[in-house]
Formats: sequence, C-alpha cells, structure tokens
Amino acid sequence: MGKYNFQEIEKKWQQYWKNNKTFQIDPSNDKPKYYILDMFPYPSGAGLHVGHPLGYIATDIIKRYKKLKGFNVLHPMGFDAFGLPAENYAIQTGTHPAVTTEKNIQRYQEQLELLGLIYTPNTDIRTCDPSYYRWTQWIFLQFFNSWYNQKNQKAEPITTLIQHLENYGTDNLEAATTNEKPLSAQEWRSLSYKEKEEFLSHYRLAYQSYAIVNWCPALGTVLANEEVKDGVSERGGHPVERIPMRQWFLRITAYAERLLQDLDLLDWPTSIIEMQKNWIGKSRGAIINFALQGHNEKLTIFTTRPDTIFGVTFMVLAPEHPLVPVLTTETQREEISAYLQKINARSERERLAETQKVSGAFTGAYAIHPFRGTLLPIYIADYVLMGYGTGAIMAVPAHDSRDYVFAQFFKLPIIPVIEGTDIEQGANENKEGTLINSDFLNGLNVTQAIERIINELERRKLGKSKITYRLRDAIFSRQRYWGEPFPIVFDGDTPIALSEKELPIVLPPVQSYKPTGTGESPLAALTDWVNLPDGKKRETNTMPGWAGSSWYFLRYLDPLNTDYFCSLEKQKYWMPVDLYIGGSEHAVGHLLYARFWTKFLYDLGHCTVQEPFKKLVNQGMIQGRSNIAYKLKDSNTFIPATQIEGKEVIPIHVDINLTYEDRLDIEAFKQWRPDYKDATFILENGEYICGVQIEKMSKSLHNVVNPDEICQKYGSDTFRLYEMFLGPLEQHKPWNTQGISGVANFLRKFYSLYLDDKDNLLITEEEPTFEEYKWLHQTIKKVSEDIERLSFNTAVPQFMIFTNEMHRLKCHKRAILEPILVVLAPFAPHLAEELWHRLDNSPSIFEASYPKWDPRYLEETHFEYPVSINGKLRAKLLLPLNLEKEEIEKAVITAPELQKYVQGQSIKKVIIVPQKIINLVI
RNA sequence: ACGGAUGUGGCGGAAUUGGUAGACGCGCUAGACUUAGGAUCUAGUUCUGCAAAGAGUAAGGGUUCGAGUCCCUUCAUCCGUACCA
Repeated sequence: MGKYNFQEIEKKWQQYWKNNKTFQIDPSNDKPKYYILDMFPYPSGAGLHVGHPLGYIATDIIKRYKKLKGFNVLHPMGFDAFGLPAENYAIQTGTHPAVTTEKNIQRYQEQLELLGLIYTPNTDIRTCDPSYYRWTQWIFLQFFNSWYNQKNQKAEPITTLIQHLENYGTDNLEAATTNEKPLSAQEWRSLSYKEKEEFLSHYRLAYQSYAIVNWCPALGTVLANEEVKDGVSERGGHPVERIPMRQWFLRITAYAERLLQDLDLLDWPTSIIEMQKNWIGKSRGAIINFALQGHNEKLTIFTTRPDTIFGVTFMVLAPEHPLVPVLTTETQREEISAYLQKINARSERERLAETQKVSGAFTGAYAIHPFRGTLLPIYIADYVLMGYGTGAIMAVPAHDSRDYVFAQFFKLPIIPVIEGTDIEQGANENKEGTLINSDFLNGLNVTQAIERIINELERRKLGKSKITYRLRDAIFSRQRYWGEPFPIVFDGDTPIALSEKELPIVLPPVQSYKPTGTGESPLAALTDWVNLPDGKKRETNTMPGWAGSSWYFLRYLDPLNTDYFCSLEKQKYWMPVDLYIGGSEHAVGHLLYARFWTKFLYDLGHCTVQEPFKKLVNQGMIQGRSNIAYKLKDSNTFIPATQIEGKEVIPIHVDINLTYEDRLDIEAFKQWRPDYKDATFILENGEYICGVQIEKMSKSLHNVVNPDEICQKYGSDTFRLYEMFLGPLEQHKPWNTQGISGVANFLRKFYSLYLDDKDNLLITEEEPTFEEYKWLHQTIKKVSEDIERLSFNTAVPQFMIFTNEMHRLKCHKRAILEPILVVLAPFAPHLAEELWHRLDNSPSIFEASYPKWDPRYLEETHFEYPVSINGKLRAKLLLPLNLEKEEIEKAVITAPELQKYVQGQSIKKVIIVPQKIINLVI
C-alpha cells in the first residue's frame, strides 16, 4: 500500500495554485464563460465548522470541472464585512470593528485555503472597504435621484418627473408614489424649494418616512429584530419598546409586479419561488367606497371578494385608521379609547399569543350599504391591519371565518350569499357556488359575480378593481456605526444628495462605539463631522447589512475599476451568474433585494440583465451529532441511554471530544464539568454509553466538529470527498466522523494504483484491455453527468467502484490511470495534481482538458435479462442484444431454469422490454 | 391554519425516463495477520426461516404485465409564513 502523505502534498499544491494563478480568468473573451458564485459570507469570529464548507466544496468542484471542460470560469470570494457582531464586540472591548473584521477574514481565508478552496485572484472584496462602499453609496444616489414611471414600467431620473410636473402637474402621471393629492402644474410651480422637495420625496425611490423600531431605553439603542427575544433585549434582557423613528426606505413596492413575474424565468428551487411569491403577496380584488352616515368622508375598503357585497353586515377599521377619531361618537369615545389603550399596552408577544381571541370595539358610527342602503355598524378591531390594503374591511361573516367569529362574539347578523352555505357551521370560504340574496348578482357564479359587481361599481363610481401586494417598502437605515454612511446632508429637514464627485463618504473614526442614548448612531456624537461649515448636517444613520450584498456579484466582474462600479462590457460577457449556491435562510431577504437592485440598475442602463442569478441551489445543513449523558432526577447518578425508558432523567450535552464512538471518557468528563466530579456512572460492559441526538451544529450543544482537525487527521481531499459523499447537496444530513474512514481508505487505495509503499511508480505503458477501457469510459460518463446535475454523492461511489475494479484487474496502465486523474481532479485536487506530476505531466492538471467518453467501450453485445413471472423475479438469462422479440420469447419459453415455473401452465402474455426486463404472465 | 419539502436496512444513502429495491460507504459478524487493535486484509450482512420459500420502500387503497417512482386518503418529521380582507 502506497504511502499517501497528504499533509505534504496538499500544502505544496495549494501554494502552487496560488503562486501560479492557476485559476486566473482568461481576459480574451473567446471561451464560453461560466460564472459560479457562493453566497457572500459574513466572517464571524467563531470560524468554520464542518457544515459551512459544504456549498463551497460543491462550487469548487464545479469550478475545476468547468475549467477542465474549457470554460472561462469566474469563481470569486469576498466578504460581507459590515455587521452587528463586530460592532457589538467593539462596544464591549473598544476594538475597532475594522480590526476584528480583518482578523476574522484572515482566519476565514486560511481555513478556506486549507480545504483546497481557491478563488479567482483579486476578488476578495470587502463591503467595508471605501473603494467598495463608494459604489454602494453611488447606487443609493441613483435610487434617491429616481422615480418609478408605471406607464413604461421602469425607473427614470427624477428630472423627467420634475419636467412632467412643470408642464402638467400630476395630470396623466402614473407613478409609484405615496402621494395621494393631485397637483396642477401651476400649483407645483408655486411651491417653495422645500415644499417641492417634500413633494418629490413621495416619488423618489429612496425616501424618508417613519417606521416602528425596537427601542431599548436601558441600552439606549435601537435593536435589530434578531436582537430581541420575547420582548426583551437578547443582551441583558432589558425591556424593548416599539416606537416610530425616522428611517430611509427603498421603494421596492414599485417593482412588486416585475419581481413576481420574472420568478418564472428562474431555475430556482420551488420552495424559494413560493416564499418570494408569498412575500410579494399579490391579490386581486376591488376597492369600494362606502358612504358614512353624517360624514362627508368616504370609507374606502379593499376586498378580494366583491361578489359577497350583499353579505356585508358591518365594517371593521384597523385601530390606527385615521378615521377612527373622526367617526367615534361621544357615547362610544370611552369604550374606544379603552380598547386602544389595551392594545397599545400589550407587548408584541402577547399580541401574537392572543391572535385567536376576539376583541374589538364599536365606534358608534355607521356606513351605508352602497346597494341596499342599510346601515352598517363600524367597529375597530386589531384583526384588521393598517399596513395592508386600506386598513379597513367590509365584513362578510358568512364567507370569512374571522368576520364570522367576530360577528358571533358581537351578536351581529350573518347573511349567506352563496347557495349551500350553512351559517350554523361557520364561514363558507369556498370560492365557487351560485350567488343568492344578492339582488342583481343572484344566479351568477363567483367568477361571473366578481366581474359583474366590479363593472357595476365602476359604472356608479363606487369603486374599481384593484391589485394589492403584501410587500412593504424596505427600511434602508440603521442607527449603528459599522455600516456605510449615507451620501446625504440635511438643510433643516430637507435631505440633499451629495454629488458623485464627493464619494466615498468615509466612515469616520469614533471615540466610542457605545450607543449615544438618544437612539441615534454613534456618528451623531461626532459634532465636527456632522456639522458642516455651511450649516448643513450630515445624515448619521448608516445603511443596513443588505446594502453591500445587493450588488456585490457585479463588483466581482470588475473589482479594481475606479471610474465605474462595473463596466457594461464585462457585465455583457459575464452576467448573469450561472450558478448560485447558498443557504435557504436568504430566501426572501438578500435574494429579493439583489433582484430588486439589479432591475433598478437595468432600468437606468447600468446593468445588462434583469435577473442576476439564473440558477440557484440551496445546500442543506450539516447537522451535529450530539452525545447525551442522562442524570437521574434528584440524584447524582448517570444511567446509560438504553435504560432511560420510564425514568425521570435530565439530559446533559456532553462535549463530543470527550467521547469515542459514544463511549464516555468519564474522568475527562468530570474534569470538564467539576460540578459532577462526585457523580456515579452506571456502566454497561465497563463503559458508559451516551445517547445520540441529531440537531443543529452549535457551540452551545457541544457538538461542533472542526474542519481543521479533520484535515489534519485525514487530509482535505478526504474531507472534501466525504462531505460530498454524505448525501445530496440540497438535503440536511447529520455529520458522523466515523464514516470518513471509508473515503480515506478509498483515496489510499487509489494512490496505491500509482505508487507502491516504497514510493516506486507502478505505472506501465501496456495497452489496456477492453474491460479496463470500459471501466474508464463508464466512469468518465457517470462522473461528468453527475457533476452536471450536482449529484456529487453518486459520483464518489463511481470512483470507488472504479478503484476496486482496477485493483481486481491489477491494472496500473497509464492509458487508464492518466485520464482518470483528470476526472478525479475536481474532487481530490491535491492528490490528482500530485499524481499528475508524478506521471511526468506539467504544468497543472487543471490546464489539461477533460477526457471524452467513447461510446464504443460502453456498447454491450449481451444483456442479462431479469425474467419475472407474474412480476416475481425468477431467473436471469444472458441474451445477445441483436435478437428479435420472437427469438427472445422463444429463448425464454425454452429456458431450462424456467421450466419448473412454466410447466403445465399456459403463458398468457410475454412482455419484453429491450435491455430492461422480461415478464411472463401465467 | 396555510404553503413547501421529506419519509427506503442498525446508520448516511443509491435506484436519473414506471422495469433486477437496498449500489457505495459506515457499523456489525466471522476468519486471517498481529505483542496489541479503535491498524490492515478476506468473506458475510433488509427481515422471517435450517432450508425451500415468503414478506418488504411511513400506513391504507387504486391504476398497470410490472409501482420506492404515477393517482387518491391518512400519518409523521422538518422549514417558511402567520389575523393579508
């Protein structure tokens, strides 16, 4: 058996690839391109565990394979380097986040290199680098200086909007806007500068508004959602309030329809497509205006079931609805304010817990049914949300279960309007049936009724058909230090964009990373920086984490360009990303924002594609295999996992480094947990066997396996191969270090085909046999097809089978073993590169080309037919492939091994599927 | 509650289009080598059964000459969303 010194080999070739820039892109764009990308990592301080590199190994294999196949491959790796952990660490220690981040990146890169993961040179961009975030700021300016023209469904410079306003006011203007009021050209022209700016802010794609934030008075800071657990801060457990605060928004809602439609163009997992569809949440319906008794205002509601309008028996407003104070009558004022107070006092947690409970209050006011003319009492209730539709509904208790529950609680009438509805049974939400109790809609089915009622509403100017989206505009600011500063200054309240020439606005150093206590970012304390000589003030918010990651895939194409964020020429060649691999946790955040930014840049001519990621694959999570010791309750005795049935035990996670094959090193355990140093262990065969639990790999569960240690012990080629062998890329699967020996054995066996244990080359120049060629070509075919469909877990066994066969055939022939190296190279690059050179080849094996499989060697002359009788396998018959069906049938009927089944019975039918199976029906 | 995914030996998994279920690996069993084995090699290993044979892909039903794969019903697990009118 050859001496496979992986440590020496792996280090050597990692250096070689780096120094020789083996994976540099080819600047002459005459090859077909392949752009492969991993999701932008945030370099956390904890380093990598074995679960992290799974997707990276997959992309590394594809990169190497595509290069061997003659593609010009771009496979970059940079870092999403702004973020909370580094800032929180800075608050605790005073270390500048840039220092921590840089250190973490270095560690990250070392670990990647150790695994043989190598990337296109010069692509290690960082979002926190001014040369990068200069362009993030530049893109923000594009958003700020744009509006969305719905007539041609694209973003345009704000100047075209101003021109329109100058000439026509809001007449004939179709724009994505939060502005409700029409304006004439004359009125526009008479506005002051500040008034104009205020008006335009309702059209800009980056604008300011107020949003509810998690304000923690004790910490004096605003917290991200993930920093809040159960209504208290994760750090310190202080109470968190929800208060409105000025924020920047990006008008992603303008793109809702395009973001939805273009999902059809993508080769993405259905689950992600579905999540994005739900997130965008398109629903068709109508808005209907209800007249109010004793008021001039109209109450506008949104419904997806206008057909049920004759079933309306009351109206419900969201508690925050602006009409609530207007409508509430004197007699009801007390009840309403008590209700509002009750809701405001409730924490987020209580609100979620109480979603099943019915609550609400009567305003004392009435709306008038547009067709019946009857009075409809108006309630407020928190089951109606201000943020969706118009914040008001027409309640149809017979056909909406929430309205039904509410009507029952408040003893309101329930009128069924669809045939076959039993109002004792609950709401009938079925969207089919014939209309009843509905005047001119009677006899129509639901679809017809919707069409008819909308016509009628439009004719009488009572409403119109309307599409709503659940999607909200995206908050684009954080009250934090470690993020991109905005290229914005304020003249009083009016935001003014800085010019592109002033970019980048560099994040200034601060004395303290601690919160200011006012809720503003630590930048607000830098009065010299904030206050400009002309009296203007800088924006002190910073951009959110997803700013830099919404366009990084473009910067990779042109990382050193100082004149433009990414040349169009390069985009034309490289975009879109051919394969994007990452976790499903970014399903609606990053992936939606990146699509949004791409479309926006496309509209302004800064991007050549509308969709950035053609194909997306989510790699599964590698789960931890925890070891559990079971302590009897109220006792200091541990019992084995096999004996816990029926007993009250406290499971304790044991550090997996203290066990071997689930057997616990009791002494080590006692040292690790001195609180158990006097514990008694019930043994089985002299050992304490721990229980096993498959769960998330995490430090707190003491089940983390470190890839560095695995590589140290088995080598990174083995590690890579094992990760791929574990199971399908997309699937969650548990890590079990024990299994790695099979893959390690395989690589040693493979190595020993080339070199003996004295390191002598075993390779001969003999001509291979047909069988040897057959195995080679079969392997080339199987492995390349498997890589193409990302089925790495099935490619690895093919190498194992090949190797076992070569050992059986005692084959050491160059004509077989040289091409197979190229096939193995993407998986075990160091080993393949080493043997490639030992066979006197140069330069790198990755400059070779992938062998083609020759069908001649895969053609068979015979096929061993499985013969079933009535579907049960009874025998196998080796038959030549050139037989006619009749000849096969004859051979089968007369086959001696089948006589005992066939004898004395008539054969009803013979099914012959060429090269598959023969089935006799008796 | 809704939407999505998954369910195959002791374990990870294979079976790409309806055609030999359990490839490959781990583990286990036996044997060999060995001072030793948690190293290596050889053989075996879905279950029941001495065997012949039978059963078998979460459960039940269906289509088919033939179903892990297609259809219907049910169950379990995981993920996502959460009063969206």
